[in-house]
Amino acid sequence: MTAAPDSPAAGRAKLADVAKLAGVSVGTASKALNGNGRMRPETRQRVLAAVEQLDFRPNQHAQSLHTGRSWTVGLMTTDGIGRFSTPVLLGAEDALGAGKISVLLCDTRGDAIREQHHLRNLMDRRVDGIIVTGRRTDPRPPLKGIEPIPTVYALSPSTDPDDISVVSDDLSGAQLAVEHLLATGRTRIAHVTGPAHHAAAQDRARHTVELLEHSSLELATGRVHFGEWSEAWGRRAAEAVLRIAPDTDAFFCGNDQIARGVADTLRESGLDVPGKIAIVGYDNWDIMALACRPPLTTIDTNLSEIGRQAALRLLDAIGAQPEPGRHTVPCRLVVRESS
Amino acid sequence: MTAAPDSPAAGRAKLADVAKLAGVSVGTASKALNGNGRMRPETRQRVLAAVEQLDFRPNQHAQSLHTGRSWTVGLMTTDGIGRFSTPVLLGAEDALGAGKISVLLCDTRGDAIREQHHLRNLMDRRVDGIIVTGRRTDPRPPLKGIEPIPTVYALSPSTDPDDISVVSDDLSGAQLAVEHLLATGRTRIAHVTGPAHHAAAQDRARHTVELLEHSSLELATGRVHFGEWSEAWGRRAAEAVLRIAPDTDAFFCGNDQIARGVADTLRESGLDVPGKIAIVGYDNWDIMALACRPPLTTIDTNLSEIGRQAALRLLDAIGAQPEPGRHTVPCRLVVRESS
DNA sequence: TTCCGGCAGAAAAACGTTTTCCCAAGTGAG
DNA sequence: CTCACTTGGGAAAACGTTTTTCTGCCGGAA
Repeated sequence: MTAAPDSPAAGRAKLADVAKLAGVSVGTASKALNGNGRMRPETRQRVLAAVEQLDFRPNQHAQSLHTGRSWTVGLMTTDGIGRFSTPVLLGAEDALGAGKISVLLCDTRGDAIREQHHLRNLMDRRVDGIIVTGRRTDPRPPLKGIEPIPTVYALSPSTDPDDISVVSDDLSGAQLAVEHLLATGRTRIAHVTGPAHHAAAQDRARHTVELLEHSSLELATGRVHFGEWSEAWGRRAAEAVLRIAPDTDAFFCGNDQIARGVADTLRESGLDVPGKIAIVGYDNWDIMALACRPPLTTIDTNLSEIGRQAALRLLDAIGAQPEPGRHTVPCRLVVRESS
Repeated sequence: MTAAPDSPAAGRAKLADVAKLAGVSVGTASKALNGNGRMRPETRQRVLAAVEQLDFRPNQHAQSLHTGRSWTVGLMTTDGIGRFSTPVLLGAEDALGAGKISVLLCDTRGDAIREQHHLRNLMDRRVDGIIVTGRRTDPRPPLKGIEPIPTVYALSPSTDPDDISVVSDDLSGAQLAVEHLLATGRTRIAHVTGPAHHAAAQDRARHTVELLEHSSLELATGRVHFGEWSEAWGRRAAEAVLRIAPDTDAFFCGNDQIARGVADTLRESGLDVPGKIAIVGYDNWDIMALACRPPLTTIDTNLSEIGRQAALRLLDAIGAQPEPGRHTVPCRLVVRESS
C-alpha cells in the first residue's frame, strides 16, 4: 500500500514540487513566495495556489544555511527557572514569538561550566541573539566569547555599562510604596528587608531612607532591618521593631514573604492591620500576597514587561540598532487590604 | 586594519579551511571528525590538529539540512510555566542537554490557536520530538497533525492510551501519606483537598478512602472535603472538620497550601501540631512547606524526575523504540515537624 | 610478470533554499 | 525596420556539511 502521489504521507513537499506543479522553475517559485523579483501577477498566483495545494512549508534548515539567520534566540537563565526568571522568560517568549522567532532554553543552574557549554551550543546553532536573565537584581559579569552575537541582560544587568540591560526600577518601587504610605497618613515607617549584600535590598533601603528624608522624616526604628527574604525573618523582625519603636504605624517590606511574616506577627499580637499599622510588600507574588491576612498591598515589578522589553531591545540589536545602557522598567502599586 | 588570516574575527572556520590546513579533502576531513571511513591514524591526527588550531565548529544548519535531524525538541507547556511545569521542564532540559539536544520553548497559555501556531512552527523547524506538559494531572486531548513526530505527554497524560505519557503516581502518594499517619498511631484522619472536578483531587481522595478501608478505617468526618487549592479553603475546612469530628487526630491535605491553612487554624485554635493532630501536605512546595508553622510533612511528587523520564522516553521514541502507554513515577514522603 | 584485493583518500552528489546573473521576447521610439 | 530597453522567467551558484562512489596505489599470490 503506497501513498497516493499527493498524499501528505508521500513526504513533505519541497519547493521543487511546488515549482513543477505551477509550471515554473524553482527560482521563480522562491521569488513568488518571498515577493522578490518581478513576474506576472498571474504567475505568482499559480505558485501560491500550488503552495496551498501541496501544503508546502519551507525547510528552515535550508533557509538558515543560506541566509545565516536561524530565527532563534537563546535564553540563558542562571538560576533554574525561578519565580523571577519565569515571568521574564514568558514576556520575552511572547514578544519574540510574534516575530516568528523561537526561544532556545538554557539553564545554567548557576554553574560556570554549564554556562560555557550552553554558550558553545548556542553559537553552534548560530542563534540570532541571546537574552540573559538572573535570579536577582545584582549585576553579573557579561558573557564571554560571544563577540558578534547581540545580547541583552534582563533583570540582572551586566557589569559592563556598554552592554544592553533591562532592569526593574527600584527607585520607582520605593517611591510608590513610601508615597502611598505617606498619603494615607503614616509617618512612622519601618523598613524590613533581605540580606544587606543583595543589591535589591540595599537599593530599595537607600531609596526609602532618601525619600523619607525628603519629607523630613526618618525610619521609625532609626535604621533598616536587613535579614533574609523569608517569612520567619519577617516575624522576628516585626517583634524587634515593635520592641524598639512601639509607635510604628507602617511596615514597608523588601518582599512579600517578609511582609506576610510581619502580618502574621501583628495579627497574633492583636494589632489591627491596617487600622493601626499598615503593611506594604514587594514583588506582588500573588500566591503570597493573596493568601496573606489581610491581603497585601504590594509593589508589582512588572517582570513580564521586563522580559518583553528585553526581547524588543534584542530585536533592535539584531537589526543593528542597539541601544546600549541600562534601561529601567517602572513598578506598579497594587493596593489591597493591608494599607 | 584587517584581521590576521587565522584570527577568530576572520570569520568562522569551515570544514574546507580545516581540510586545506590538514592537506586533505573536505570529505576526508569530515570522516576524520566523525570517526567514519578508514584512514591512516596519522591523517586523522592532522585533521584533528587543524580543527583545534582553527577552533572549528561544524555549522549545525548544514548538518541538519543534510541529515534531516535538528537535535532539537519542542517543549509545549499549556499553562504558562507554572509551579508544576517548571520542574518538569528543567528535568527534561537536563536529560536532553546531556544528549546534545536543545529545548525549544513554546507556551500556549492554554489557547488552542496559539497551540496550533506553535505546532506549525515546531514542524517547520523539523524538531526531532515534542514534550507536552500541562498544568494538572487531568488528561488532555493529543496534539493534532503531528503524524510523524514522536511525542511524550508529561504530567497531564494524553487521552489516547496509545500515546506515551509520564505521570505522577497518585496512588503511591496517598499510600505514603496514609501509611505514615497510621504508622505514627493516627486513626481518625480527615481529608481536605481541591475541587472535585480535578483528577488530582478525585484520585487522591479515592485512593485515601480505599487505603483506609483496607485497614478497616474510615475518614474522620465520614467524607472527603472538596474545595479549592488555597490556604483560605484549608482554614475554613479545618474549622468545619473540627466541628463535625472534634476527635480528628490527623489531616491529609490535597496540597501544601491547604495544609498550611489547616495548620494556621489549628495553631490559632490552640491545638498542638503534631502533639494532638498531625498534618500531611502534598507537592512538597518548599516555599509553602518550610514557611508553615510547624514545617510540613508532605508528599514530594518528583516533578523533575517526571521531566527526566519524559525526556528519556522521548529519546527512545526518536530512536524508534517507543513504549506507548501511561508510565508512572512514584512519590516520596518528606517528613518534617507537622507529623 | 600479471592479476586481484584492499586500503587511503579524492571527487562528486545530495540536502532545499535564496539570489545573482543571464537570455529571450516584447515594446516603443527613431 | 532597427535598436535600445524593459520585463518575465530560467539556469546556476552558493550556503557547509555528510555520504557514496571512484581512483590510484601497494602488497601478495599465481
